[in-house]
Amino acid sequence: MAKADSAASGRRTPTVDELRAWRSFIETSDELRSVLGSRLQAESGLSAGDYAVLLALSEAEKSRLRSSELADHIGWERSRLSHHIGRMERRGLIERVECLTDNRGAEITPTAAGRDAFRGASAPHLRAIRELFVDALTPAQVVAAGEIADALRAHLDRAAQR
Amino acid sequence: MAKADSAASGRRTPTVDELRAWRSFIETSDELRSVLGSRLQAESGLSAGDYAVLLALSEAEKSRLRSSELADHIGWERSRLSHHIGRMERRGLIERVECLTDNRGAEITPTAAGRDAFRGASAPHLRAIRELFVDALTPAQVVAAGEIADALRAHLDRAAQR
DNA sequence: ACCCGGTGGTTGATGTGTCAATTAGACTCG
DNA sequence: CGAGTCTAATTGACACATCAACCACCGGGT
Repeated sequence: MAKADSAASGRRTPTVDELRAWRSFIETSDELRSVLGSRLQAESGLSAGDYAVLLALSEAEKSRLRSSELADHIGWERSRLSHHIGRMERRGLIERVECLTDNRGAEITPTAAGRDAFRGASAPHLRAIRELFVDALTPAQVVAAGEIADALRAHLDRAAQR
Repeated sequence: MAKADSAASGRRTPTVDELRAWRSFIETSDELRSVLGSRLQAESGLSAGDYAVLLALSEAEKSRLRSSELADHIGWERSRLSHHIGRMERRGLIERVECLTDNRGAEITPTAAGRDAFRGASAPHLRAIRELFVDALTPAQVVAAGEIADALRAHLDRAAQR
């Protein structure tokens, strides 16, 4: 009954091929992140987290954001951001400024050094993305990768709601 | 010259669309890993790392491996494995055994509790992979995802060699 | 005015990953 | 054998993520 079994819709565990695709997908994306991260670090002294923070700030009005808005922008938990901001502040990349309209609040803004580091990191980072992602794939594959990711995300959000 | 520019082969930074695909790809794969990881943790008390270690051991001859063979199997650095093994040992999931043929060496083997935890974790984990990855995609997309990952990996390895 | 629930943000504990340095046994060659 | 070298594995220091308290302030109701 093996044949009927593998064709049945109620099957619960992935096939060998599906599993291979899964492993390849998840392991490679991980490796890619890590290679890109260490390149960024080597070239600019910024971690991927630092870059994300500085990118969000650079896109903000007046280069400053409330801590929780920043957290929303980059999709981090408050606590994670708070710890990270602390480390970045110690390194002189950003500053915490008290918020005038809410005494609880903090506004985050990059220092001159932070802005410089981000400007220096940006172009090489984008080039690395091109080299390691875009250039590795056919144009159709790049599109497909985006669609696959979108489908996964949509499914994930649907699953999370339930 | 904007048109000629964007068509030139020497272009160094990704287009907006390419960048969107990249961000979607990398962020989604990350989120997927994290959701799957917390499910595993919730259902079995094992982290993704624990699972990888126990899986490799379960596939080994006699359920035991030299520390560095284990590291190779799962693609970790020695040091990372050593730290992780220490934590797993403290939790009673595995044991370190001295190696007879090489006094420097350690062999790693799961405890009864470790084997139980792995057995209990395995089926739900595979089901979760099916639910969150396989079921989110068309069969063609699953294949494409595997091919994209393979292409990225191949390109990455080639880049690393240089 | 006062209490109280909600919110913005921080903190500490713990688990995890990386790098560089270290320890200790194995191996080789004169 | 003995010095130099290679290798297996561990260690310590640090960056990072997550979780569960926690503190201080806001704002609304009475």
